[in-house]
Amino acid sequence: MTKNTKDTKERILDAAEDLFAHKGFAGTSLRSLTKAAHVNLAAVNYHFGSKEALIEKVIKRRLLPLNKLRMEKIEEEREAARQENRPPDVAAALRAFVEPTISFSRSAPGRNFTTMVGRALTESDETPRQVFLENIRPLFHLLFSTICEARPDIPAATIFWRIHFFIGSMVHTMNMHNKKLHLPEGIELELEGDSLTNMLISYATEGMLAPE
Amino acid sequence: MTKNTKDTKERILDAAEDLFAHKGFAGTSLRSLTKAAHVNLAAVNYHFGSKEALIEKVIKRRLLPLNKLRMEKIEEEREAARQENRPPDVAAALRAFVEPTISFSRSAPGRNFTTMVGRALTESDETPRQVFLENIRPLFHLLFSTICEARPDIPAATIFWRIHFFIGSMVHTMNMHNKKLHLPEGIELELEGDSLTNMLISYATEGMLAPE
DNA sequence: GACATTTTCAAACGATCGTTTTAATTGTGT
DNA sequence: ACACAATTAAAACGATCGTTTGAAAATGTC
Repeated sequence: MTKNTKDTKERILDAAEDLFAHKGFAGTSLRSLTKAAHVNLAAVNYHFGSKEALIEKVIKRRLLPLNKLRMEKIEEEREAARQENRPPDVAAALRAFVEPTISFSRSAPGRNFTTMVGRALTESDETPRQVFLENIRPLFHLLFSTICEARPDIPAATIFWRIHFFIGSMVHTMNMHNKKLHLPEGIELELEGDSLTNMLISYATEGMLAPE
Repeated sequence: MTKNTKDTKERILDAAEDLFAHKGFAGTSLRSLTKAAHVNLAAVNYHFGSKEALIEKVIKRRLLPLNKLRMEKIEEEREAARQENRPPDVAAALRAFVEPTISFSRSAPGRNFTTMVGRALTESDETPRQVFLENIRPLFHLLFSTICEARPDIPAATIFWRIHFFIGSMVHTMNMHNKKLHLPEGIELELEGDSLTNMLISYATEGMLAPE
């Protein structure tokens, strides 16, 4: 693979990430995409085979390392709990799930990725969501069984749904940052640092531990 | 307006509600829509002016009475609290917000509407979300100020975000019912009656009251 | 029953979509 | 420098989209 080719593929991936995030998957035409990437229209089909294959590549490029990191962090908490002979901590597990996502969404390469995931989970096209769900399944199962261990008194079905309540809060919150909202007086949309993350974690932790 | 015209418009609205819910707004072509409604292709533009105007009509037809009902229920709780000289109850307010939606989603006319709202909030097209948000603003503000009254010790900004966490859980949960998911062993997607509603409310109530 | 209005219908318009084709260009190994 | 492969480029393909048109059919009105 020559250097020039690599540049073209990366330019396509970068432009795709940006446009998919801000215009949606179906809402981004290959013509606008290749124009933004300064490559020829046919380059997408040449290098990736199809738009669908490009979507999969764009999602996986960021999602796989991110999920790997999140699973490692959850495993760290499990290991710490094991060594201290205590059940895993729910807040720590949730933090391991959400914090790498947030901090990644503030880094340069991941700035648009978080927004794109929100779209992948909610757009009408099945392809992006399918790619996302298939690659998040091991992570979801790890979080699920960790919280089940942390709270054996709560039925697994309840924990299952509460994790989805939590994921819904995450996705909705991440999506909100790209929409103009009518805010009540005195409410700031932009929050500095980790305050929004902490708000979400404390909210979800309490909810997760609620009596059934 | 003649009887036959009314039938045509209603057939279009019903088919639109069904298709918008299951295929998305952008994912539903006027050709498939008019075919499902057994009307001519040009009927949509004749009776509604454009696809965009149809989207607005479809959303408002269900959303306006539903939001009216939800506001009335919240006001009932506020009035009961006023008469008993106590602050409004958070769980009751959340229940007033979510329960009419759930029970409406189980009724015949609203079966697809809930799914459609989930799409409206998340699709890339701005129009459906804009219509939804504009018409839910008074309800959101009523819920917001009710919970602020219930818990004056919690900062308004925190309550604002927690309500959005709650709405995210709602939307995500409603969306999940239309997707095939990989469920852990022993977990049932279909829940009878109000158990899922109650799960969401107890989860959100605890989260809403979490120490800051 | 004749006229006017409303509604339905088939057909076509212009635009855009993802993809394919074919030729020109660039890079590589000998 | 040459042959060959990889890449880029321009053009077109077939399909589908929302919308418009103009005539036919249905309906309402006097």
